Amino acid sequence: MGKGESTKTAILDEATELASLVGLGGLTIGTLAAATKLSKSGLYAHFASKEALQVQVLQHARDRFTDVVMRPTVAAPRGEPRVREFFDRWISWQSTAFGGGCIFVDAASEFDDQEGQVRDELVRAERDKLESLTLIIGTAVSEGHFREDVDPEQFAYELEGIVLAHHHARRLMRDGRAEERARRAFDRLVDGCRPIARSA
Amino acid sequence: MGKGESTKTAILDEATELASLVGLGGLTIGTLAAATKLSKSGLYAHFASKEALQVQVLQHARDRFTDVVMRPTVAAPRGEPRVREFFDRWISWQSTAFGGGCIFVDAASEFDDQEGQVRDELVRAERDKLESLTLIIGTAVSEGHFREDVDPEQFAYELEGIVLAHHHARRLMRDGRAEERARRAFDRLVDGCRPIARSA
DNA sequence: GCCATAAAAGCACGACCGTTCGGCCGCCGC
DNA sequence: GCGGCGGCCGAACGGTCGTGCTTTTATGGC
Repeated sequence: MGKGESTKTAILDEATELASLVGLGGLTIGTLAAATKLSKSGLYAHFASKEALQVQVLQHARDRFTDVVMRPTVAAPRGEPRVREFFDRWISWQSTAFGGGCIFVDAASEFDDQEGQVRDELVRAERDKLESLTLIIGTAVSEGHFREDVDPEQFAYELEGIVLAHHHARRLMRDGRAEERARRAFDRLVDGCRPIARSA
Repeated sequence: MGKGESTKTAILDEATELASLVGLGGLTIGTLAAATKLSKSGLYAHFASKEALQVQVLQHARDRFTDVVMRPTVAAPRGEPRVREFFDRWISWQSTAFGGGCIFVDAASEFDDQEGQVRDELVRAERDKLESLTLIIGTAVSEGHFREDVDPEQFAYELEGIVLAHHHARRLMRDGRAEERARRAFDRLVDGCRPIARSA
């Protein structure tokens, strides 16, 4: 890895951290340069524009998400355990991956009405995650861990809701029981999907 | 209502709309002045600082929330119907109250790490809403519509999750079935709370 | 150890930021 | 009908924004 490449990685690391505190839009070249001990122009030389920087920050975070959430998840046993693994890692990702809030959650509400490459990248990442999640849940159905009438997309929707509620309670309200509540909600969600030899 | 007061209301209306598009932090005096056809200084004269403006925008939106969600809700019959009314109005508030996203959701992730009056006001509003919601759910328990072992705070947490998932799916992903999914999730949540003469 | 090249710095730009201040205009009570 | 005053404006402040240049400094292959 050349010098330029390594500084760029360092920049993106710092940018991710900063963006989690002030938002992807609140991120400025000046403060980022100060944080990385570079001059504004020295830093800027690594990117074509601010928008390009923002997009690359998202991609950088996405790579990390793949490493610490997705990859270990698919290593877990198929079916419900894998769903559980995903949930566990997702929750802990939100708590530990950033100094501030999860940049995907933050950026989602910041850019949901602002057309552009940032929004596009955000949608791409979300669609990707949703697709993987749906697949994992579908497997839990085909393995017989979940009932046949469980709709994976609906399950994914509700799971995302729990994770968002967790983020909200934890970051804004500083609710110490946020994680415990999330786990309870998850258990309730899963329980409702188990085949209890009840109906057809 | 004096002249100054009416212009101030007009400013706050426009500011709410604008903030729902670009975020409360993305709101600038210049663009807001242009939108209201006032000069920067003429507009600024109504507020002590930008932070004060942001806080008052939140309070303004909170008043509207009280009018179109809270007040009609408490007019509904006690118990489950009232819970349902709250949910319905909350969902439709998110869809119709703003041109962009719900400013409370947007601002929550934008300011969750930025100490100050804006964050304080945000927490105050959320705590208020959560308290009312918990009360409403508690009533559904004491009315016998929900089981005795239903935890109102946990219910409120999960309900908030559904609403957040709805906002996310609708605004970022532009999922046309977002509302339908939210309703299904809500029904599942309520169903799980009904007394089915099952256990102790 | 030299030299081509990559990386970072220095400097400057136009635009816009939040904020202040002095002054103009039209509405009110007298 | 005149004086005072609230409401709004124009101009300007020091700063910071994103973005270009041109120059200096560091790096790595020979």
